[in-house]
Amino acid sequence: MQIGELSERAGVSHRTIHYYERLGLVEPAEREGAGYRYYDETALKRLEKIAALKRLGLSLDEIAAVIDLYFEDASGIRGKERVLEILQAQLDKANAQLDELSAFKRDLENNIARMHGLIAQARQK
Amino acid sequence: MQIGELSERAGVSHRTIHYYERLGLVEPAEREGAGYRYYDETALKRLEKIAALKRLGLSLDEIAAVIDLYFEDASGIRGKERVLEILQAQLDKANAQLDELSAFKRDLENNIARMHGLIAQARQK
DNA sequence: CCTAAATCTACACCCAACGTCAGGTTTAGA
DNA sequence: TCTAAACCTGACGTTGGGTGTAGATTTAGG
Repeated sequence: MQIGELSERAGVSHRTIHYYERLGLVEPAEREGAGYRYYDETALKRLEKIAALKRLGLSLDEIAAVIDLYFEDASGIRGKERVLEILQAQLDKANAQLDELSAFKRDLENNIARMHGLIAQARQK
Repeated sequence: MQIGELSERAGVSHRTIHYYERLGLVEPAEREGAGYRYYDETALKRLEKIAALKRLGLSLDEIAAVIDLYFEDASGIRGKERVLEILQAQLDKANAQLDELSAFKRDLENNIARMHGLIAQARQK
């Protein structure tokens, strides 16, 4: 698949893919002859993973540091202790985020209930 | 309290406070005479709320749209339906984020377990 | 009363994460 | 074979969220 199809399927522009390539986030499976990039399905999966990690608030640099975990053969990963540290740090962050998000959600629900009350009251008069 | 103390207590630079002021996020309680800004405790609370909302991934513009909910008297809020819409949208977003975050956490925990296994195995040999 | 520390405004600059534009090359298909 | 559509690179522009700096003013404390 060429960059056009990949970008469409992944929902990002081809310039974004170029940019990600410079950061080491995705690579074409092949660049024969004159330089057209050809991708396989794993490229799509990488882009989807990148999007997911971005939604969690990771920067592209942070993503670059961990994305291979999701695609390398685990037995081949060098520096397993280091990898473990990174994962643990991310887990801690995720837990903190979960707590904060739950509290925020409760807050929102309270505010929504309050608003409903105020609106009903306003309508009645 | 002057901007120096506020910035120290809130953990942001005074330049950031100026910047937030331009965006309508915080205001000094008073600017007498020659223009020094004087703040009260609610300014600090606003800055803390802003930081919390940022951690949830809201942009400063989005924060500007909702922060008054936390400090205005609810009965005085204009456009309650609009406010309700915003809150509901944020709640939906929060729920989606919670789902994604939980899945990410499960992923992480699996990877961590796998890493522990691989490390134990490597040590044994 | 005087001076050092704090603050003021305004403009410039920074980084991340892209988008736009220009000019040139390549490829697929009629 | 030839042309339109897709692709390439490189340079520059943009937006969000700030930071740095300069030069002037103000204020608090000895």
